[in-house]
Amino acid sequence: MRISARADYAVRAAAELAAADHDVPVRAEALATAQGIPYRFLEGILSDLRRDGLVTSQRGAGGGYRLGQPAERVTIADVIRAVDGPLVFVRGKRPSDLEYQGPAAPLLQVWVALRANVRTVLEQVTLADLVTDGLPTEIRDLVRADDAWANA
Amino acid sequence: MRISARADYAVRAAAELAAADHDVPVRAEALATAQGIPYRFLEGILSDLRRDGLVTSQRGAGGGYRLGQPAERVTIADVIRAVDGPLVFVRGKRPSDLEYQGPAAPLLQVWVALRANVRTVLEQVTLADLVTDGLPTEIRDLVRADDAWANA
DNA sequence: AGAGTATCCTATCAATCCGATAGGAACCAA
DNA sequence: TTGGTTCCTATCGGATTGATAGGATACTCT
Repeated sequence: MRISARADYAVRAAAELAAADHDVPVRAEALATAQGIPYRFLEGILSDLRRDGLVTSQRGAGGGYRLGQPAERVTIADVIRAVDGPLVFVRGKRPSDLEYQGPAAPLLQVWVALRANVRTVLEQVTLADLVTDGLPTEIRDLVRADDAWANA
Repeated sequence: MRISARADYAVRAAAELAAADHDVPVRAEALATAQGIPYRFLEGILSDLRRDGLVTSQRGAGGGYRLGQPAERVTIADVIRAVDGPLVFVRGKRPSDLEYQGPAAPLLQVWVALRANVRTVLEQVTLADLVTDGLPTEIRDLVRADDAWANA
């Protein structure tokens, strides 16, 4: 269960765009230096985000990138799906495409439940939540529970 | 967020062992054919499980593998960690080792919340739950919620 | 028109991981 | 001693990952 560098970079770049003034485009290099992301690598990521309409771009002098939708309506799941495809997949397949035999049969439901729980986090947090540091209370509760777990 | 083939195979083999009579060892090849797993590949996986004490092995004629602990006490998270390491990591690092700048700062909490929610699923389901098809009600609720989502 | 700027496209690259395979050594039971 | 089975090490092709490079395309401003 790993979050790829692409996904991590994409969310951070999107957060940077959400925090910027929407009237002026931000250059890819400005995003790269602000978040410590390799410039050329980020270009490919922004291309993915543009394909899904999450950002818009403008070429030429004074050009750059802007958020394509209101920050309140873009979730982290949207960003990750744009660069990495489906949120959760098992052995390269979607859970619904799997078949299990014998005592492993109920495992399919476990993967489905896992995906559901992943979605409750990633589809609930928006870019606006990030830039205003206003995460939903459900998320904050999960973080607190985890801290308690780590110190036990 | 992908579940590797190693993890999937490991859980299925462990489930097969949990379903078997604990008195007689099961050969790796029997596990492989029962679950459709490449035999040689499975051997390496079983070696990982043995290192963590999840299975015990016996060489020679009449040998094979047995569960190293009661099926009620082995969670899916235990199995996955044995073959893949930490459950959730971002860009190859644990969330606690990450540092985010500017508007991306709250992202760290999102990853922590995500990990917490992953744990609630994978640390709750045991091998015994799988073989008896007796998943916890919390898991069943998540599956139902996901079905509703898929049909919407 | 032209100069400058920035995205955009394609190609490449090394490293790593992944899934899978092979040979043979170690070990065990009968 | 014989046959069965785990166990160790090494290798392999292919895909993915993270990153880099060159140059084509498009836009703005002078």
